[in-house]
Amino acid sequence: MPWEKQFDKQAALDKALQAFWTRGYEATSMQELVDCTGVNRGSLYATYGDKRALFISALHMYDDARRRMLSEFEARYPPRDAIRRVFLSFMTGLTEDGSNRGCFITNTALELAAHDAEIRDIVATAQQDVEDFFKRMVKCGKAAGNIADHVKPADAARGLLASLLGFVVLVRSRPEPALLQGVLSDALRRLD
Amino acid sequence: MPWEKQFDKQAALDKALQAFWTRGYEATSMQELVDCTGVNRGSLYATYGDKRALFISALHMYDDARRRMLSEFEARYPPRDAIRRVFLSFMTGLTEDGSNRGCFITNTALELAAHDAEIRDIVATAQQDVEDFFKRMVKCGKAAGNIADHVKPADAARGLLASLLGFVVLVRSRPEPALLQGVLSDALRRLD
DNA sequence: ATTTGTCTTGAACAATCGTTCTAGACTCTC
DNA sequence: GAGAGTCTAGAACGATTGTTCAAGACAAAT
Repeated sequence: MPWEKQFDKQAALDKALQAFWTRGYEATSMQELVDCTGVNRGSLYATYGDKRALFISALHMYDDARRRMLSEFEARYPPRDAIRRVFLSFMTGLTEDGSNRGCFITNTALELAAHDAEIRDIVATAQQDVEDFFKRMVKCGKAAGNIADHVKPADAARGLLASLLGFVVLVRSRPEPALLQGVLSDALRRLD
Repeated sequence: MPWEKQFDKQAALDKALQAFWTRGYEATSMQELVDCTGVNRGSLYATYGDKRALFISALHMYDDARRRMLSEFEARYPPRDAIRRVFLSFMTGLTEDGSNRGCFITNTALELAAHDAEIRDIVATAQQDVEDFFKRMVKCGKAAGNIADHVKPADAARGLLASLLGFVVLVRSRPEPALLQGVLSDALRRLD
Protein backbone atom coordinates (compact mmCIF):
# COMPACT_ATOMS: atom_id res chain seq x y z
CA MET A 1 0.00 0.00 0.00
CA PRO A 2 2.57 2.56 -1.03
CA TRP A 3 2.46 6.27 -0.84
CA GLU A 4 -0.32 8.77 -0.71
CA LYS A 5 -0.52 11.63 -3.16
CA GLN A 6 2.06 14.20 -2.25
CA PHE A 7 0.03 17.31 -3.02
CA ASP A 8 -3.30 18.61 -1.80
CA LYS A 9 -5.76 17.76 -4.55
CA GLN A 10 -8.27 20.39 -3.48
CA ALA A 11 -5.65 23.12 -3.15
CA ALA A 12 -4.18 22.37 -6.57
CA LEU A 13 -7.62 22.30 -8.14
CA ASP A 14 -8.34 25.66 -6.58
CA LYS A 15 -5.18 27.10 -8.10
CA ALA A 16 -6.20 25.77 -11.49
CA LEU A 17 -9.65 27.27 -10.96
CA GLN A 18 -8.13 30.70 -10.33
CA ALA A 19 -6.15 30.48 -13.57
CA PHE A 20 -9.09 29.34 -15.69
CA TRP A 21 -11.31 31.96 -14.07
CA THR A 22 -8.87 34.75 -14.81
CA ARG A 23 -7.82 33.90 -18.36
CA GLY A 24 -10.45 31.45 -19.65
CA TYR A 25 -10.06 27.91 -20.97
CA GLU A 26 -8.26 28.39 -24.27
CA ALA A 27 -5.89 31.08 -23.06
CA THR A 28 -4.69 28.97 -20.11
CA SER A 29 -1.99 26.51 -21.13
CA MET A 30 -1.08 23.30 -19.38
CA GLN A 31 2.33 24.85 -18.70
CA GLU A 32 0.68 27.68 -16.77
CA LEU A 33 -1.37 25.14 -14.85
CA VAL A 34 1.76 23.19 -13.99
CA ASP A 35 3.40 26.40 -12.78
CA CYS A 36 0.50 27.81 -10.79
CA THR A 37 -0.52 24.54 -9.15
CA GLY A 38 3.05 23.54 -8.39
CA VAL A 39 2.05 20.03 -9.45
CA ASN A 40 4.03 18.15 -12.07
CA ARG A 41 2.65 17.56 -15.55
CA GLY A 42 2.38 13.82 -15.18
CA SER A 43 0.69 14.04 -11.79
CA LEU A 44 -1.79 16.55 -13.16
CA TYR A 45 -2.78 14.17 -15.94
CA ALA A 46 -2.79 11.14 -13.64
CA THR A 47 -5.02 12.90 -11.11
CA TYR A 48 -7.50 14.88 -13.16
CA GLY A 49 -7.28 13.55 -16.71
CA ASP A 50 -6.77 15.87 -19.65
CA LYS A 51 -7.15 19.63 -19.79
CA ARG A 52 -10.87 19.60 -20.44
CA ALA A 53 -11.50 17.21 -17.54
CA LEU A 54 -9.41 19.40 -15.26
CA PHE A 55 -11.43 22.40 -16.36
CA ILE A 56 -14.71 20.63 -15.66
CA SER A 57 -13.47 19.63 -12.20
CA ALA A 58 -12.60 23.26 -11.53
CA LEU A 59 -16.00 24.34 -12.80
CA HIS A 60 -17.70 21.90 -10.45
CA MET A 61 -15.62 23.18 -7.56
CA TYR A 62 -16.69 26.74 -8.33
CA ASP A 63 -20.29 25.63 -8.75
CA ASP A 64 -20.27 23.92 -5.37
CA ALA A 65 -19.00 27.09 -3.73
CA ARG A 66 -21.76 29.05 -5.46
CA ARG A 67 -24.36 26.60 -4.21
CA ARG A 68 -23.07 26.86 -0.66
CA MET A 69 -23.13 30.64 -0.91
CA LEU A 70 -26.78 30.69 -1.95
CA SER A 71 -27.73 28.31 0.85
CA GLU A 72 -25.98 30.46 3.37
CA PHE A 73 -27.64 33.64 2.11
CA GLU A 74 -31.01 31.93 2.11
CA ALA A 75 -30.54 30.78 5.69
CA ARG A 76 -29.04 33.95 7.15
CA TYR A 77 -30.66 36.94 5.51
CA PRO A 78 -34.14 38.27 4.81
CA PRO A 79 -35.13 37.58 1.19
CA ARG A 80 -34.59 40.99 -0.29
CA ASP A 81 -31.21 41.30 1.36
CA ALA A 82 -30.25 37.81 0.21
CA ILE A 83 -30.93 38.81 -3.40
CA ARG A 84 -28.86 41.97 -3.01
CA ARG A 85 -25.99 40.04 -1.52
CA VAL A 86 -25.82 37.69 -4.51
CA PHE A 87 -25.11 40.68 -6.72
CA LEU A 88 -22.63 42.15 -4.27
CA SER A 89 -20.76 38.85 -3.97
CA PHE A 90 -19.52 39.32 -7.54
CA MET A 91 -18.16 42.76 -6.75
CA THR A 92 -15.93 41.65 -3.89
CA GLY A 93 -13.37 40.00 -6.13
CA LEU A 94 -13.14 43.39 -7.71
CA THR A 95 -11.38 45.24 -4.93
CA GLU A 96 -9.47 42.30 -3.46
CA ASP A 97 -6.53 42.41 -5.81
CA GLY A 98 -7.75 44.75 -8.53
CA SER A 99 -8.45 41.91 -10.93
CA ASN A 100 -11.97 41.79 -12.28
CA ARG A 101 -12.84 38.20 -13.01
CA GLY A 102 -16.63 38.34 -12.84
CA CYS A 103 -18.46 35.02 -12.61
CA PHE A 104 -16.56 31.91 -13.73
CA ILE A 105 -19.73 30.15 -14.84
CA THR A 106 -20.85 33.10 -16.95
CA ASN A 107 -17.41 33.47 -18.51
CA THR A 108 -17.62 29.78 -19.38
CA ALA A 109 -21.17 30.18 -20.68
CA LEU A 110 -19.92 32.47 -23.41
CA GLU A 111 -16.63 30.75 -24.17
CA LEU A 112 -17.61 27.09 -24.19
CA ALA A 113 -21.31 26.42 -23.60
CA ALA A 114 -22.25 26.91 -27.25
CA HIS A 115 -19.91 24.15 -28.43
CA ASP A 116 -19.74 21.67 -25.55
CA ALA A 117 -22.89 19.89 -24.45
CA GLU A 118 -21.57 18.67 -21.10
CA ILE A 119 -20.41 22.14 -20.12
CA ARG A 120 -23.64 23.65 -21.36
CA ASP A 121 -25.53 21.37 -18.97
CA ILE A 122 -23.46 22.48 -16.01
CA VAL A 123 -23.95 26.13 -16.93
CA ALA A 124 -27.67 25.75 -17.59
CA THR A 125 -28.24 23.93 -14.32
CA ALA A 126 -26.40 26.62 -12.39
CA GLN A 127 -28.41 29.37 -14.07
CA GLN A 128 -31.64 27.53 -13.38
CA ASP A 129 -30.57 27.09 -9.79
CA VAL A 130 -30.03 30.81 -9.35
CA GLU A 131 -33.36 31.52 -10.99
CA ASP A 132 -35.07 29.13 -8.57
CA PHE A 133 -33.29 30.80 -5.68
CA PHE A 134 -34.61 34.18 -6.82
CA LYS A 135 -38.10 32.77 -7.17
CA ARG A 136 -38.08 31.39 -3.62
CA MET A 137 -36.75 34.66 -2.27
CA VAL A 138 -39.43 36.69 -4.06
CA LYS A 139 -42.19 34.43 -2.81
CA CYS A 140 -40.79 34.58 0.67
CA GLY A 141 -40.40 38.36 0.51
CA LYS A 142 -43.97 38.81 -0.61
CA ALA A 143 -45.16 36.71 2.31
CA ALA A 144 -43.06 38.80 4.67
CA GLY A 145 -44.49 41.97 3.16
CA ASN A 146 -41.37 43.79 1.97
CA ILE A 147 -41.79 42.82 -1.69
CA ALA A 148 -44.81 44.27 -3.49
CA ASP A 149 -47.90 42.13 -3.98
CA HIS A 150 -48.16 42.64 -7.72
CA VAL A 151 -44.74 41.06 -8.38
CA LYS A 152 -44.96 37.63 -10.00
CA PRO A 153 -42.20 35.42 -8.56
CA ALA A 154 -41.50 33.45 -11.73
CA ASP A 155 -41.29 36.53 -13.95
CA ALA A 156 -39.27 38.55 -11.49
CA ALA A 157 -36.88 35.65 -10.97
CA ARG A 158 -36.16 35.39 -14.69
CA GLY A 159 -35.67 39.13 -14.88
CA LEU A 160 -33.35 39.13 -11.89
CA LEU A 161 -31.32 36.32 -13.44
CA ALA A 162 -30.84 38.35 -16.62
CA SER A 163 -29.91 41.43 -14.60
CA LEU A 164 -27.41 39.39 -12.63
CA LEU A 165 -25.83 37.97 -15.78
CA GLY A 166 -25.58 41.47 -17.23
CA PHE A 167 -24.15 42.64 -13.94
CA VAL A 168 -21.32 40.10 -14.01
CA VAL A 169 -20.58 40.95 -17.64
CA LEU A 170 -20.11 44.55 -16.57
CA VAL A 171 -17.98 43.51 -13.59
CA ARG A 172 -15.52 41.91 -15.99
CA SER A 173 -15.63 44.47 -18.79
CA ARG A 174 -16.43 47.83 -17.20
CA PRO A 175 -15.97 47.60 -13.43
CA GLU A 176 -17.02 51.12 -12.47
CA PRO A 177 -18.61 51.02 -9.00
CA ALA A 178 -21.14 53.73 -9.85
CA LEU A 179 -22.34 51.84 -12.89
CA LEU A 180 -22.61 48.58 -10.99
CA GLN A 181 -24.48 50.23 -8.14
CA GLY A 182 -26.90 51.75 -10.63
CA VAL A 183 -27.55 48.40 -12.25
CA LEU A 184 -28.14 46.79 -8.88
CA SER A 185 -30.56 49.49 -7.71
CA ASP A 186 -32.53 49.25 -10.90
CA ALA A 187 -32.67 45.46 -10.72
CA LEU A 188 -34.09 45.58 -7.19
CA ARG A 189 -36.60 48.28 -8.14
CA ARG A 190 -38.47 45.44 -9.84
CA LEU A 191 -39.54 44.29 -6.39
CA ASP A 192 -41.24 47.55 -5.33
CA MET B 1 0.90 51.68 -60.33
CA PRO B 2 0.62 47.95 -60.38
CA TRP B 3 -2.19 45.70 -59.39
CA GLU B 4 -5.09 46.07 -57.07
CA LYS B 5 -5.84 43.57 -54.34
CA GLN B 6 -7.37 40.45 -55.79
CA PHE B 7 -9.89 39.68 -53.08
CA ASP B 8 -12.73 41.66 -51.56
CA LYS B 9 -11.34 43.05 -48.30
CA GLN B 10 -14.75 43.62 -46.78
CA ALA B 11 -16.03 40.17 -47.72
CA ALA B 12 -12.95 38.46 -46.31
CA LEU B 13 -13.17 40.49 -43.12
CA ASP B 14 -16.79 39.48 -42.76
CA LYS B 15 -15.85 35.81 -43.06
CA ALA B 16 -13.24 36.28 -40.37
CA LEU B 17 -15.83 38.05 -38.22
CA GLN B 18 -18.18 35.08 -38.50
CA ALA B 19 -15.43 32.72 -37.36
CA PHE B 20 -14.36 34.88 -34.40
CA TRP B 21 -17.98 35.42 -33.44
CA THR B 22 -18.73 31.71 -33.46
CA ARG B 23 -15.65 30.34 -31.73
CA GLY B 24 -14.01 33.28 -29.99
CA TYR B 25 -10.53 34.74 -30.37
CA GLU B 26 -8.28 32.08 -28.87
CA ALA B 27 -10.16 29.12 -30.31
CA THR B 28 -9.95 30.47 -33.86
CA SER B 29 -6.61 29.65 -35.50
CA MET B 30 -4.99 31.50 -38.36
CA GLN B 31 -5.35 28.29 -40.39
CA GLU B 32 -9.12 28.41 -39.93
CA LEU B 33 -9.12 32.05 -40.94
CA VAL B 34 -7.12 31.24 -44.06
CA ASP B 35 -9.61 28.49 -44.91
CA CYS B 36 -12.81 30.38 -44.20
CA THR B 37 -11.75 33.65 -45.85
CA GLY B 38 -10.22 31.89 -48.84
CA VAL B 39 -7.39 34.41 -48.61
CA ASN B 40 -3.78 33.28 -48.44
CA ARG B 41 -1.79 33.52 -45.23
CA GLY B 42 0.62 36.13 -46.48
CA SER B 43 -2.13 38.29 -47.93
CA LEU B 44 -4.02 38.12 -44.68
CA TYR B 45 -0.98 39.41 -42.80
CA ALA B 46 -0.15 42.01 -45.44
CA THR B 47 -3.69 43.36 -45.44
CA TYR B 48 -4.79 43.30 -41.82
CA GLY B 49 -1.63 42.80 -39.77
CA ASP B 50 -1.41 40.07 -37.17
CA LYS B 51 -4.20 38.01 -35.65
CA ARG B 52 -5.07 40.54 -32.97
CA ALA B 53 -5.26 43.38 -35.50
CA LEU B 54 -7.48 41.26 -37.73
CA PHE B 55 -9.71 40.56 -34.76
CA ILE B 56 -9.96 44.24 -33.90
CA SER B 57 -10.86 45.06 -37.50
CA ALA B 58 -13.60 42.45 -37.35
CA LEU B 59 -14.79 43.87 -34.04
CA HIS B 60 -15.00 47.33 -35.56
CA MET B 61 -16.92 45.98 -38.52
CA TYR B 62 -19.43 44.37 -36.16
CA ASP B 63 -19.61 47.51 -34.08
CA ASP B 64 -20.37 49.63 -37.15
CA ALA B 65 -23.21 47.31 -38.07
CA ARG B 66 -24.56 47.58 -34.53
CA ARG B 67 -24.40 51.36 -34.69
CA ARG B 68 -26.26 51.41 -38.00
CA MET B 69 -28.89 49.10 -36.56
CA LEU B 70 -29.54 51.37 -33.59
CA SER B 71 -29.79 54.41 -35.87
CA GLU B 72 -32.28 52.64 -38.06
CA PHE B 73 -34.42 51.53 -35.13
CA GLU B 74 -34.31 55.02 -33.67
CA ALA B 75 -35.45 56.53 -36.97
CA ARG B 76 -38.09 54.00 -37.90
CA TYR B 77 -39.87 52.84 -34.76
CA PRO B 78 -41.59 54.32 -31.75
CA PRO B 79 -39.28 54.31 -28.71
CA ARG B 80 -40.70 51.37 -26.83
CA ASP B 81 -40.75 49.27 -29.95
CA ALA B 82 -37.21 50.30 -30.81
CA ILE B 83 -36.03 49.02 -27.43
CA ARG B 84 -37.84 45.75 -27.92
CA ARG B 85 -36.34 45.30 -31.35
CA VAL B 86 -32.82 45.63 -30.01
CA PHE B 87 -33.42 42.58 -27.83
CA LEU B 88 -35.10 40.69 -30.65
CA SER B 89 -32.23 41.41 -33.05
CA PHE B 90 -30.03 39.07 -31.00
CA MET B 91 -32.55 36.26 -31.28
CA THR B 92 -32.67 36.22 -35.06
CA GLY B 93 -29.26 34.61 -35.48
CA LEU B 94 -30.74 31.88 -33.33
CA THR B 95 -33.19 30.42 -35.81
CA GLU B 96 -31.28 31.26 -38.98
CA ASP B 97 -28.94 28.29 -38.97
CA GLY B 98 -29.42 26.91 -35.49
CA SER B 99 -26.15 28.35 -34.24
CA ASN B 100 -26.45 30.55 -31.21
CA ARG B 101 -23.71 33.12 -31.30
CA GLY B 102 -25.19 35.85 -29.14
CA CYS B 103 -23.51 39.26 -29.29
CA PHE B 104 -19.94 39.39 -30.58
CA ILE B 105 -19.09 42.40 -28.45
CA THR B 106 -20.37 40.76 -25.28
CA ASN B 107 -18.55 37.53 -26.07
CA THR B 108 -15.42 39.64 -26.47
CA ALA B 109 -16.17 41.57 -23.28
CA LEU B 110 -15.77 38.38 -21.26
CA GLU B 111 -12.94 36.79 -23.21
CA LEU B 112 -10.59 39.70 -23.79
CA ALA B 113 -11.72 42.99 -22.25
CA ALA B 114 -10.25 42.21 -18.85
CA HIS B 115 -6.73 41.80 -20.25
CA ASP B 116 -6.57 44.10 -23.27
CA ALA B 117 -7.01 47.83 -22.80
CA GLU B 118 -7.65 48.68 -26.44
CA ILE B 119 -10.37 46.05 -26.74
CA ARG B 120 -11.83 47.10 -23.40
CA ASP B 121 -12.23 50.63 -24.79
CA ILE B 122 -14.10 49.39 -27.85
CA VAL B 123 -16.37 47.25 -25.70
CA ALA B 124 -16.97 49.97 -23.13
CA THR B 125 -17.79 52.55 -25.80
CA ALA B 126 -20.27 50.20 -27.44
CA GLN B 127 -21.95 49.46 -24.13
CA GLN B 128 -22.12 53.15 -23.31
CA ASP B 129 -23.57 53.79 -26.73
CA VAL B 130 -26.37 51.28 -26.17
CA GLU B 131 -27.04 52.76 -22.76
CA ASP B 132 -27.32 56.23 -24.29
CA PHE B 133 -29.65 54.86 -26.94
CA PHE B 134 -31.88 53.40 -24.24
CA LYS B 135 -31.86 56.71 -22.35
CA ARG B 136 -32.95 58.66 -25.42
CA MET B 137 -35.67 56.13 -26.14
CA VAL B 138 -36.99 56.29 -22.58
CA LYS B 139 -37.03 60.09 -22.58
CA CYS B 140 -38.74 60.08 -25.93
CA GLY B 141 -41.25 57.46 -24.82
CA LYS B 142 -42.12 59.42 -21.73
CA ALA B 143 -42.76 62.51 -23.83
CA ALA B 144 -44.95 60.45 -26.15
CA GLY B 145 -46.83 59.10 -23.16
CA ASN B 146 -46.39 55.35 -23.56
CA ILE B 147 -43.66 55.08 -20.93
CA ALA B 148 -44.67 55.80 -17.34
CA ASP B 149 -43.89 59.19 -15.83
CA HIS B 150 -42.12 57.87 -12.75
CA VAL B 151 -39.42 56.13 -14.82
CA LYS B 152 -36.03 57.84 -14.59
CA PRO B 153 -34.34 57.63 -18.01
CA ALA B 154 -30.77 57.28 -16.74
CA ASP B 155 -31.62 54.56 -14.24
CA ALA B 156 -33.88 52.66 -16.61
CA ALA B 157 -31.25 52.83 -19.35
CA ARG B 158 -28.62 51.26 -17.11
CA GLY B 159 -31.07 48.60 -16.05
CA LEU B 160 -32.03 47.87 -19.64
CA LEU B 161 -28.37 47.58 -20.60
CA ALA B 162 -27.80 44.97 -17.89
CA SER B 163 -30.93 43.10 -18.94
CA LEU B 164 -29.75 43.14 -22.54
CA LEU B 165 -26.32 41.84 -21.61
CA GLY B 166 -27.91 39.08 -19.57
CA PHE B 167 -30.23 38.37 -22.47
CA VAL B 168 -27.38 37.83 -24.91
CA VAL B 169 -25.58 35.60 -22.40
CA LEU B 170 -28.69 33.42 -22.31
CA VAL B 171 -28.97 33.46 -26.10
CA ARG B 172 -25.54 31.85 -26.31
CA SER B 173 -25.79 29.49 -23.35
CA ARG B 174 -29.47 28.56 -22.98
CA PRO B 175 -31.36 29.58 -26.09
CA GLU B 176 -34.87 28.52 -25.05
CA PRO B 177 -37.40 30.85 -26.69
CA ALA B 178 -39.74 30.80 -23.68
CA LEU B 179 -36.95 31.83 -21.34
CA LEU B 180 -35.80 34.63 -23.63
CA GLN B 181 -39.33 35.92 -24.10
CA GLY B 182 -39.80 35.95 -20.34
CA VAL B 183 -36.61 37.92 -19.82
CA LEU B 184 -37.63 40.42 -22.47
CA SER B 185 -41.12 40.94 -21.03
CA ASP B 186 -39.72 41.48 -17.57
CA ALA B 187 -37.10 43.93 -18.86
CA LEU B 188 -39.77 46.03 -20.55
CA ARG B 189 -42.04 45.90 -17.51
CA ARG B 190 -39.60 48.44 -16.08
CA LEU B 191 -41.17 51.03 -18.33
CA ASP B 192 -44.74 50.63 -17.06
C1' DA C 1 9.07 44.41 -74.46
C1' DT C 2 11.19 45.62 -70.43
C1' DT C 3 10.88 47.51 -66.09
C1' DT C 4 8.55 48.34 -61.76
C1' DG C 5 6.34 47.26 -57.74
C1' DT C 6 2.62 45.03 -55.35
C1' DC C 7 0.21 40.85 -54.77
C1' DT C 8 -0.05 35.88 -54.24
C1' DT C 9 1.64 31.53 -53.11
C1' DG C 10 3.14 27.82 -50.29
C1' DA C 11 6.97 26.34 -47.91
C1' DA C 12 9.32 27.13 -43.70
C1' DC C 13 10.22 29.31 -39.19
C1' DA C 14 10.78 28.86 -34.12
C1' DA C 15 7.80 28.44 -30.39
C1' DT C 16 4.29 26.49 -27.98
C1' DC C 17 0.40 23.43 -27.74
C1' DG C 18 -1.67 19.15 -25.16
C1' DT C 19 -0.17 14.74 -24.12
C1' DT C 20 2.76 10.61 -23.18
C1' DC C 21 6.60 8.04 -21.47
C1' DT C 22 10.60 6.48 -19.11
C1' DA C 23 13.40 6.86 -15.11
C1' DG C 24 14.02 7.34 -10.53
C1' DA C 25 12.20 8.47 -5.70
C1' DC C 26 9.58 7.20 -2.23
C1' DT C 27 6.47 4.60 1.35
C1' DC C 28 4.58 0.74 2.61
C1' DT C 29 4.24 -4.62 3.35
C1' DC C 30 6.42 -8.84 4.00
C1' DG D 1 16.20 -5.41 3.73
C1' DA D 2 13.89 -7.07 -0.40
C1' DG D 3 9.95 -6.51 -3.09
C1' DA D 4 5.83 -4.18 -4.65
C1' DG D 5 3.50 -0.49 -6.36
C1' DT D 6 2.35 4.43 -6.79
C1' DC D 7 4.07 8.74 -7.03
C1' DT D 8 7.20 12.43 -9.03
C1' DA D 9 10.34 14.52 -12.29
C1' DG D 10 11.45 16.18 -16.62
C1' DA D 11 12.62 15.01 -21.15
C1' DA D 12 10.36 14.10 -25.39
C1' DC D 13 6.39 13.37 -28.54
C1' DG D 14 4.05 14.90 -32.87
C1' DA D 15 0.86 18.38 -33.94
C1' DT D 16 -0.39 22.91 -34.22
C1' DT D 17 0.37 27.69 -32.96
C1' DG D 18 1.24 32.62 -35.02
C1' DT D 19 4.35 34.62 -38.11
C1' DT D 20 7.82 35.35 -41.86
C1' DC D 21 10.18 34.72 -46.16
C1' DA D 22 11.67 33.90 -50.88
C1' DA D 23 10.07 33.12 -55.21
C1' DG D 24 6.73 33.54 -58.85
C1' DA D 25 2.44 35.88 -61.00
C1' DC D 26 0.37 39.67 -62.58
C1' DA D 27 -1.05 44.67 -64.22
C1' DA D 28 0.38 49.08 -65.20
C1' DA D 29 4.08 52.43 -66.85
C1' DT D 30 7.90 53.32 -69.89
